[in-house]
Amino acid sequence: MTNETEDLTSPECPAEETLKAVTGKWKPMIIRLALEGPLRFNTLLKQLPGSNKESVSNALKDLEGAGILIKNVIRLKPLHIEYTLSEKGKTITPILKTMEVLSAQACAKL
Amino acid sequence: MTNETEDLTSPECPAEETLKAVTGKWKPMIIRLALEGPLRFNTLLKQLPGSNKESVSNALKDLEGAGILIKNVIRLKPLHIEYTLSEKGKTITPILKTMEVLSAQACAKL
DNA sequence: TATGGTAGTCAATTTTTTCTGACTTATTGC
DNA sequence: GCAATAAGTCAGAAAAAATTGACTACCATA
Repeated sequence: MTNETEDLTSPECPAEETLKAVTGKWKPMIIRLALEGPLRFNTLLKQLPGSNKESVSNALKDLEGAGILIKNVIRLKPLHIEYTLSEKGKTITPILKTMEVLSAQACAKL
Repeated sequence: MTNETEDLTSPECPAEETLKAVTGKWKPMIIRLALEGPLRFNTLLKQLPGSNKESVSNALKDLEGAGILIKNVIRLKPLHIEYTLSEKGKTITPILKTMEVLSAQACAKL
């Protein structure tokens, strides 16, 4: 079955899509932190020293848009919002893990 | 044996080092093309439509500096320069390959 | 000596990304 | 009703990355 839909907006489509989802000043760290458990906005800001609301907010939106994080509103006493890694997000983490190993090798040489 | 060298310039060092080596508008494509064989400057420019000398030059320098590409001067008739993937470069390519699979999945959904 | 190919560099500009600080909305506690 | 906490948004400024066009250096051939 051939694909009939004309996909005018499609990129050249190599690793671009995934790379876009992972690049940005704060996204890799956010994914790493998401691996350890659900994220909350203000906590996250404190976990990312030097970051700022706007950038973290945008990164979260991008990661949510890319289907890597899932946003859930928790209707509890204080009412808060949690970001958790999706299944797709989990498939990306081995990539980051491999990168960490390569990075560690690079850092060891400094 | 503990590491005695004070490493003031070291980054936080997760996947950052590798990510930096791979990010930029042209670097992933350059690595992909390097997989297929040695690269030459002007040819590369033509293989990367929309690119420009300066950016490609900088990308090559970064990739060389990161130890991903190796620059060799070929002293022949026209005299040219070849960039080939290093062993380290080859260890990075499975990462890009995995990303391609994930990207393809993402593109398939568009 | 001029022309062409290869591999760039450099300064200035444009575009993109990130940062800052002020402001907003929703809910709870006093 | 008033302040506080949580989770943001928005406009403008600053910083970083990419683009442009002109220029350089090397070698070879006509």
